[in-house]
Amino acid sequence: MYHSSALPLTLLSSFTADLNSQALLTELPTIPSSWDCSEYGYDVNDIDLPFLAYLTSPDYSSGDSDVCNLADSTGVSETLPHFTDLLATVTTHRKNLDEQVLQEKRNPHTSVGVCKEEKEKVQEKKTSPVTPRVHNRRGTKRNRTHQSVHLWEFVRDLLLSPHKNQNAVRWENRKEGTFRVVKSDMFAQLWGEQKKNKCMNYEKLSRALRHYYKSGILERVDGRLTYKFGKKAHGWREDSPKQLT
DNA sequence: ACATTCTTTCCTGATT
DNA sequence: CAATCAGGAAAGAATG
Repeated sequence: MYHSSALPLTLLSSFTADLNSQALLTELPTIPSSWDCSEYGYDVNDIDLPFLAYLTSPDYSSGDSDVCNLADSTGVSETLPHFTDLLATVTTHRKNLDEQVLQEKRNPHTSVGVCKEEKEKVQEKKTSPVTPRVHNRRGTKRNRTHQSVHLWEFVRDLLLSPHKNQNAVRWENRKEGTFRVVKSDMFAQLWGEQKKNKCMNYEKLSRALRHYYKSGILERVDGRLTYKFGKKAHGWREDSPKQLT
């Protein structure tokens, strides 16, 4: 298992400034096949993939300060100005692997014939105590690990996952990051389900969204029921992995 | 235990 | 008139 303090940077050093998430993701599907040798199935002989393997392993959590700090200290952040976007991209992709590929690789029979809800419950029980997360250093915003999904991330994932969306929200202008709430009641209901809060409604939800204006995660736009992702929001752009899945 | 951040709840008033 | 927007205020939840 790779800890951040021992992260090899061979792959990072081969990154180029024009590497985008799409290109990165074309490499990712090759990773799970080598996840058989160590605790998380990571093949230590595959020297070109340790960094990605770490990012896609259960140890990595979005916004991991150690990874970011390492990227800063080694100059990778300068080489890749969109480094944090790449992290977000890989993290989202990793979630899919966690849910599907990884589970099936370890226990090929457990996911057969189990309904989705049951599967998620079993998954939660199995993974949470067994897969320790890297604990971040205290002090900075960046260090927060997201065990619970933030509202804006939930909205972003809805937009990127039509099968979950139920037509509650849709892109208004994908390139600009503007989106429109189509069914406000459904939108609030979905968020309420996420937070296990039956009392959620669009009025409360929209208040929470308006709080994001100040932090730059969302920006105000004209028009009712219309919002726009701000500079602090990431992972919603065209090369997001959700578009590929 | 405490500080910080994020979210919820409630509210008043304005706008569509 | 109903739905929505804009924020203030305060409390609760999550997290380090």
